[in-house]
Amino acid sequence: MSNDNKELVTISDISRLAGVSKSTVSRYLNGGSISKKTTDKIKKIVHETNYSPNSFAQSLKAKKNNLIGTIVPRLDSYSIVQSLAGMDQEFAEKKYELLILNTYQSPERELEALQTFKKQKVAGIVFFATILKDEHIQLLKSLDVPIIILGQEVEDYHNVLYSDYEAGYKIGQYAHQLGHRSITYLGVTEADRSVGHSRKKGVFDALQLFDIHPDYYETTFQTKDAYKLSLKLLPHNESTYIICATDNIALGVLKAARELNIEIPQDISISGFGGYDITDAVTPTITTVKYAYQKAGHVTANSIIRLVNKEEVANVTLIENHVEIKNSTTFLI
Amino acid sequence: MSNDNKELVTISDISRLAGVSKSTVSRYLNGGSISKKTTDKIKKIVHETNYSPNSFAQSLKAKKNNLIGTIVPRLDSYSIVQSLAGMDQEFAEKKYELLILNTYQSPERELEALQTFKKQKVAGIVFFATILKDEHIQLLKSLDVPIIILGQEVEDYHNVLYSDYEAGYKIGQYAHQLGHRSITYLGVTEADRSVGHSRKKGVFDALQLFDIHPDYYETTFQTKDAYKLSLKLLPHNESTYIICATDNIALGVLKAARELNIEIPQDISISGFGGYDITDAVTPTITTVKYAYQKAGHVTANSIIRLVNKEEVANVTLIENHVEIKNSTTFLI
DNA sequence: TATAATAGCGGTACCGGTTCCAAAAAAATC
DNA sequence: GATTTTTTTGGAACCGGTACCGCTATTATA
Repeated sequence: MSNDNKELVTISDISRLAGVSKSTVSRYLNGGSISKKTTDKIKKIVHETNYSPNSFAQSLKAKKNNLIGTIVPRLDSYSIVQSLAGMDQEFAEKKYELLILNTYQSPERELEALQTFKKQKVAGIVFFATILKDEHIQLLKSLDVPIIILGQEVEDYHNVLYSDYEAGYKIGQYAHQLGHRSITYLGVTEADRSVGHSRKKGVFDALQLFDIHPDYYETTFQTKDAYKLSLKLLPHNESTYIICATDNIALGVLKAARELNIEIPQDISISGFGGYDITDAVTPTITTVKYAYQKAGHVTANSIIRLVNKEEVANVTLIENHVEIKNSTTFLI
Repeated sequence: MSNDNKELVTISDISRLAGVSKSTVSRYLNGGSISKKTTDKIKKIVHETNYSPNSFAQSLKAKKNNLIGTIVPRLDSYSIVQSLAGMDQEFAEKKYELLILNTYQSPERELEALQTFKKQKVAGIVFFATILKDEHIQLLKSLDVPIIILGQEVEDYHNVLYSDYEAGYKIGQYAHQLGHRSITYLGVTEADRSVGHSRKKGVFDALQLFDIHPDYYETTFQTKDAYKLSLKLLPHNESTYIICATDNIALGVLKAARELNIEIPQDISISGFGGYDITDAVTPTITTVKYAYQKAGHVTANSIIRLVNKEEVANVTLIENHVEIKNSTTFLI
């Protein structure tokens, strides 16, 4: 396997080989006054030995490091992956590393992850929150690390939030503009404050102004579950517009509709939230509220870096969104 | 922000507070002969101070750590995310941390990532390879870290491979069984040995036995590109079966077909590779060769852990796959 | 040329743990 | 009660870096 020269080379090795002291080598590495002659000597040796400093020793001494811990509930989510990608870009530029811990939506694992990062002494933590309990808040308080919570508002912490209420409000208005008055809302558990609660409230509030009160049904984040529910619901459905709380739910409805020979959007209009790529890949393309996930990632990354460097950061940053009208919605004729 | 007691507590603090020596505390922490009395004393203090050891100091001393570096070309890929999830599960159990570096498919960034991991002195590296150049191999050789390369065969290294050739062969046979003789293969660049080269070769070899020689067109991994290409191709297409090199490509073909009023599978059968969730969410559901991505993750994680512990690991591990017949393919009538 | 200023370098302490070894204390044996 | 054995404890070195401080060598200034 071609790994022979296993012995790791240290700064002492370099100094011995170059015939100078450790501190001189360190100065060479980190910048400081050094004569041309010794510079050349050391440079040669460093190159030959393929030396690279031990980051643990560095971190130990510096009492800080360039690790950012990220806690995500799942990795198979478009929004999360997009946000991660956005963060990753910033971190790559600013020379931070991203440590990702997946909790599989288990609150216990989230607590573990926080503990792990505490031990790891990461410079900062980004928390993709879903459902936050008191236990979480307690643990968060005991950490002495900068934290940004993404996607869920928690008092006393720095938050990056999607404007879910506004998103719901916009799509509610849009549905009304199209002339729909008989509307169904397909949502998820209200325990999820952002997706479950705020989006729904936005929709209902917008429609209430016109005295429209949507039917409400609850499903999960899984396309499959929305599909099954729709197979039951659609045959005796009276609504002309189904507002789905996520694009994946809309996808499930679309599939059920096709199998039931219900034409979208001629018979029913549907829309989602998120702006996932898949909304463009299906027929008809799905109207959605597009969130700037990547941008959220950028903002989050920059904020956590600022916090790490003890700079000021706004307590709440809102990420905008906008309705993307596609082919799954149409005027009520 | 409720962070007051910033001062990190060290093992020396504990020892002072408990009135014992550092080494006694360390022994308490790591298991060793300690009297009941001192155990109780130390336990109390550790609890009160909420002490947790500095992992950099530990790693520095132990000359090893529990970080596994992973280099991925992108994060918005079903297969990669699934494999990551599989790895993650194993690592969580075995107390390793996953450090993910996204290279955005840039070979340069891959080299950087390897350097970074070298500095970080990770215990092991998992490399999601796409296109490996000599430069990569050179750098790989200079690293003194266990490495597993996933998805691409590289001599002298440990590989976890998808049986792409076999997958192609199977779908070739399947298409022939259905009675198709006029077949198109929609592939990607052959520079990608696995997806571009092996899958195609499997298909062509299987069909050659029956003297069938598919048409070949090349597209990218993007659904959009496959869609555009299909819009041009399909109107004067003579094939009865289009074999797509990935599920996303199949998705693009399906969309184009719908818009051109070509019925799938009545007019043309199509199939993909991968077994992505989305193949079930569209209508018709798409026949595909399902890869055990999660399992690949498990296997990879276990192998790298074994390597880290200097245990034996097979040089090449193959991950199986199977044809999942759904509604996008049918007998030639 | 004498003196001051500065550049270049080495010695050493320190970061926060682990581990070896020897000393001290407790328990067991005679 | 003295001696041996075993258990418990503390001291010190070490991991691989960084940084302060002071000494020497060089250059600039008077």
